[in-house]
Amino acid sequence: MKQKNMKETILQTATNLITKKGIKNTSLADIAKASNISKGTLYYHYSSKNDLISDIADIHLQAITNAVIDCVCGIESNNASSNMVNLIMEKIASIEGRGRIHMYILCEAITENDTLRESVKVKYLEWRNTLKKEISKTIKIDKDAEALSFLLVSIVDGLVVQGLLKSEKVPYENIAEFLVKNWL
Amino acid sequence: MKQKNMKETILQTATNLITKKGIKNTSLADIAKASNISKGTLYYHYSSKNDLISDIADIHLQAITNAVIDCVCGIESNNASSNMVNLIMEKIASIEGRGRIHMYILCEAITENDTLRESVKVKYLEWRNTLKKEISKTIKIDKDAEALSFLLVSIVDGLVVQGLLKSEKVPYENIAEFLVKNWL
Amino acid sequence: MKQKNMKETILQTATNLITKKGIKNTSLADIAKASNISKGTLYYHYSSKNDLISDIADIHLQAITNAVIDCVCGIESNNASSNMVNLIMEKIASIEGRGRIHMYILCEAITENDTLRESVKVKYLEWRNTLKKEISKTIKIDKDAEALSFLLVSIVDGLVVQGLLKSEKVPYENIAEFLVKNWL
Amino acid sequence: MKQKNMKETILQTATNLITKKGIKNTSLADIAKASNISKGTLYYHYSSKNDLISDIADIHLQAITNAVIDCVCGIESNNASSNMVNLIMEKIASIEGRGRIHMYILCEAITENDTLRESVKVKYLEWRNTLKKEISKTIKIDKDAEALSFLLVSIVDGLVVQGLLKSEKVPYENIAEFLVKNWL
DNA sequence: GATGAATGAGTGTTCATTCAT
DNA sequence: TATGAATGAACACTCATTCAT
Repeated sequence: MKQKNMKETILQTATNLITKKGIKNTSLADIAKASNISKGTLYYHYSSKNDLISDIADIHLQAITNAVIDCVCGIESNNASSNMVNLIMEKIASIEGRGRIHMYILCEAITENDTLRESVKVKYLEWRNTLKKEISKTIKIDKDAEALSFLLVSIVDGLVVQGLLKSEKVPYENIAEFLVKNWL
Repeated sequence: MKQKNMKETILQTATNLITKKGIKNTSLADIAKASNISKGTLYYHYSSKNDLISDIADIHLQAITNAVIDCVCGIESNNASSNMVNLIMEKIASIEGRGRIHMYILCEAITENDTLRESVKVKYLEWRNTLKKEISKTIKIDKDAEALSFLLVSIVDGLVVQGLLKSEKVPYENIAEFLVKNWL
Repeated sequence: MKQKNMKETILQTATNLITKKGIKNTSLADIAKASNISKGTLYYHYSSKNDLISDIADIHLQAITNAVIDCVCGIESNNASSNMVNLIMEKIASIEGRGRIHMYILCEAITENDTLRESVKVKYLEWRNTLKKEISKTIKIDKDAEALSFLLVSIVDGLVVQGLLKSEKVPYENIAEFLVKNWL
Repeated sequence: MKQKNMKETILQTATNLITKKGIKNTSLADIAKASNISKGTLYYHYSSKNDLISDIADIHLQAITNAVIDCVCGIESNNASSNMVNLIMEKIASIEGRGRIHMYILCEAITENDTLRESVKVKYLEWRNTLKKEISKTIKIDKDAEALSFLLVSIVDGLVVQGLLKSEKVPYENIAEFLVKNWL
C-alpha cells in the first residue's frame, strides 16, 4: 500500500470514521484498518491520536471559516442585505453535513484538549469579527453589531444541534425569511 | 459504608465528575471512588453506565425545561413583552452553569445512545412548542412564530457553546437588548 | 413471598434455569429472581452455590437411578429378555429430557467439585452393579456380564450426548432392535 | 518477550490449562500468565476467548477424527473384522488422555456456543458416516449398520465419561472382546 | 425467617502507544 | 518508510458471598 498522499488518505479516512462514530468511539486500529495501513504506519505519520484529531479539527474549522467568509464575500458583491441571511442559511445547510464532527470537536475542545480549545476559540473570534465587520456596514450601532455577530454564530451552532437531533425538519427558509424581515 | 440516599449520592457525584471530565472520560471506577463506595455497590443501584447517564440526563433536561417554562410563566404574569427576552437571557446564564453537561449529553445523544437521543428530541420539541405558544400571543403569523421558536432554542444552545469556549465574555445584556428592540 | 416448601421451590427453579443455561451461566441472582425471593433468602436456605448444586445433582442422580432400577424391575416382572433393551431405550428417551443437566453435572463433577464427583462415582458404580446382577441371569460369563454393564451405561451417556447435539434424529428403535438381536 | 510461534504457545498453554480446570474456570488472565505474555498480546493473537476455544476445539476434534479414521484404515489393511474393535478400544484409550477436554467442549457446545456446536455436530456426523461405511462391508443390513455406528460413537463418549470418573478401572479388553464376539 | 444493601475480586475486552526489524 | 508484535493500564460489567436489621 504505497501512496503519495498517505497523510491525506489517513486524514480523510479518519474524518469519515469520526464523523460516523465520534472521536472516542473511533480507535486508531479502526482508522489504520480503514486506511489499509498498519498501526505502525499510522504512527509514523501521526505521533499520537491527539495529533491526528488536531489536524482533523484544523481542516474542519478552516472549512467552516471558508463558508463564513464566502458568505461575507457574497454579500459584498451583491450589496443586498437580505442575501446575507440567505447565504448564512445556505451555509448552515452545508455545515449540517459537517454537524456531527462539529459537535464532536466542540465536546473534545471543552473537555480536555487545551490545544484544540485554543484553536476553536480563535476561530470563533475570527468568525464573529468577520461577521461584525460586515454587519457594521448596515447597522451603525456598534453594540448591536456585536450582539448580532454573537447571535448569528449562536444560531448556526444551535441549528446544527437541532438538525442533528433529527426531530422535525428544521424550517430553514422560514427562519431566513424571519431574520431578514426583523433584523436587517 | 451505609447511607440512606445512596442513589442520590451517586447521582450527584457522577454529575459532578461528568461535568468536569465528560461522559467518556468518567469511569464507573472514578464515580465509585468519589462516592466512597465499591464498584459493586454502584452496580447495585445502577445496572449500567447508560442507566446512570440516563438518570443524569433526565435530571438535566428537566432542569432546563423548568427554566424554559419559568420564562414563559414569567412573561404571562408580567404581560410585558420585553421581559421574555430578559428572562431568556437570565435563564441562559443559569443554564451556562450546566453548559458542559449539556454539551456532553448532546454529543452522547447524537453519537450512539438512541434512548438518550429520543429523550433529548422530545424535550427540544416540548421547548419549541412551549415557546411557540407564548410567542403566538404577540406574533400572529404562524410561520414567524415557529421560526422564532427554532431561533430562540438555537440561540440558547449556541450561546452555551460560546460561553463554554471562554473566549470573550459573552455580552448577554447587549444581546438581550438587541433582541427586544428588533423582535417585540 | 411465604411458602411452605421454599427450599423445594428454589430447587425446582434452579434446576430449570441450570438445565437451560448451564451451571456457570446461572447466577444466584437469577435463581433468586426467578424464585421471587431475595438473594438473602436464598442464602438462608442454601449456604452456598455448591450446596444448591449438590442438592440438584442428588435429585438428578436419584431420578436416573430410579429409571435404571425401573428397567431392571420391568425385566424381572416380564421375564422377556428382549424387553430389557426396549426398556433401556425408553429410559434413555426419558433421560434425554434430563440430558443437559446430566452433562452439566458430569462436567462440574470432573472439574472441581470433589464432593460432587464422589456422588456421581458412587451412583455409576451402583448402576453398573444393578445392571450386572440382572444381566448375570442371562449371561453366565462374569467377564461378559461386567463388560456389558459398562457398555450399557456408556451407551446411555453416549446417546445422551448425540441426542443433545441435535444433528440427526437418533434412531432409538433401530438401535434397540439391533441390541436385542445381537445380545440377548 | 518475543517468540516465533507465539500463537502456538498460547494454544498449547491454553489447552493444558483448560484440560485441567475447564473452560469456564480458565481465565484469559490465567492463560496469559502461564504463557508469560500480557493479556494484550493474547488478544493480539486471538480476538476473543471464543476464538481461542474454537481453535482448541478444532484441534481436538481433528485429533479424534484422525483416530477414528486410523481405526478404519487399520481394519481395511488387515481385513480382520475383529481388529476393528481392538483398534477402537485402543483409540478410546488414547482419547482418554483427551477425555477431560472432550467433555468440556461438549458442555460448551450444548450450552451456548452455537458455532462450536455446529463444529461438533459436523464431526460427529462425519464419524458416524465413516464408521457406517466400514461397518457396511460386514453387516449388510443398512438399518443395523447405522444403529451400530450410533452405538460405537456412543460407547466411545460413554467410556470416556466412566474413565474420567476414575471409579474402577474400565475393563477395556473385556469390553473389546465382548464386542467382537457379539457384534461382528 | 427474610431482606436489601454492600462488597471486592475477577471477567472478557479495548486501546493508545512503543519498538525492533 | 513501513510493519507486526507486544504491552499494560483501563474499562464496563458480573457474581458469590456477607451482614445488619
